[in-house]
Amino acid sequence: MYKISEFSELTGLSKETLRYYEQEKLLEPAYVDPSNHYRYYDDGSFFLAALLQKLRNFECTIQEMKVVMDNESFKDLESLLERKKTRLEEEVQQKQQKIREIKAFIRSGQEESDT
Amino acid sequence: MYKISEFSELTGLSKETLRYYEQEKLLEPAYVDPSNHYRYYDDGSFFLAALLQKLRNFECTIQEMKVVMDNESFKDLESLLERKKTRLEEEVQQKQQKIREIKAFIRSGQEESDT
DNA sequence: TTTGACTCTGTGGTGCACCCTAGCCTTTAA
DNA sequence: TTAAAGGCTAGGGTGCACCACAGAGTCAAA
Repeated sequence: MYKISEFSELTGLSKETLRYYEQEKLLEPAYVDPSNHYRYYDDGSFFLAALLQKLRNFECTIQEMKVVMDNESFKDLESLLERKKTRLEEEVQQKQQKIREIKAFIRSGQEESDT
Repeated sequence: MYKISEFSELTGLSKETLRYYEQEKLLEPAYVDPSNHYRYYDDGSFFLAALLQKLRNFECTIQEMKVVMDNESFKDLESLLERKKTRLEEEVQQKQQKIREIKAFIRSGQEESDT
């Protein structure tokens, strides 16, 4: 069982983020001491925290992650991953389009100074 | 000379955005009637508004655009465009990496259910 | 036992680029 | 002349995912 600071270092999630995730019912401590309200995390918490970090890196929102974490079976995980992959692919397309537009815009500015 | 609603339709920038851009000294009306404070825009404003929209589309921030608009010669424009192009290219790389990670993650989940 | 490090709760703040509302004044077309 | 449509300002609100702080309680090692 890890206290919040230790678990924070273990996972890379800040203490504030851990408390926020508890409040959002995304990741609840394995045990909360009723006498002093200290939070304690275990290896199961670590697994879940690692999953959450992966999903955040995939640009999932808190709300989206909640849906996944609410069904203990993770049955919504794969469809979320598919949606995020599609979204990322769209964003890549959009950004590549913008890059092309910037290149064209730079070229047009240079031609203008040629005249 | 266009009143704000007409200019808003012409450019696609909302009236609120136009007032906000004036406040930020990004795009000031060509003329403001001192008796009633009505804003009037002209074709020069239109050119600038089109530039601003292009830059916003390229993901420039208000602050970055201010730097460009403050030097009437647009001498900072090309370097801003180059920076934004580089930034977009980096973001494309990052998103492509995330896509690869999602694919691997999905595969790993499927293999798990094979065992 | 002391002391310093840790934890708790509750509340407010952050950044960005707007959007919205109320309450009032002005223009414009009928 | 009147009434609708449109303009103005000042100020507050939005969403997201946290971060920061005060003030109080608690733990752990010397």
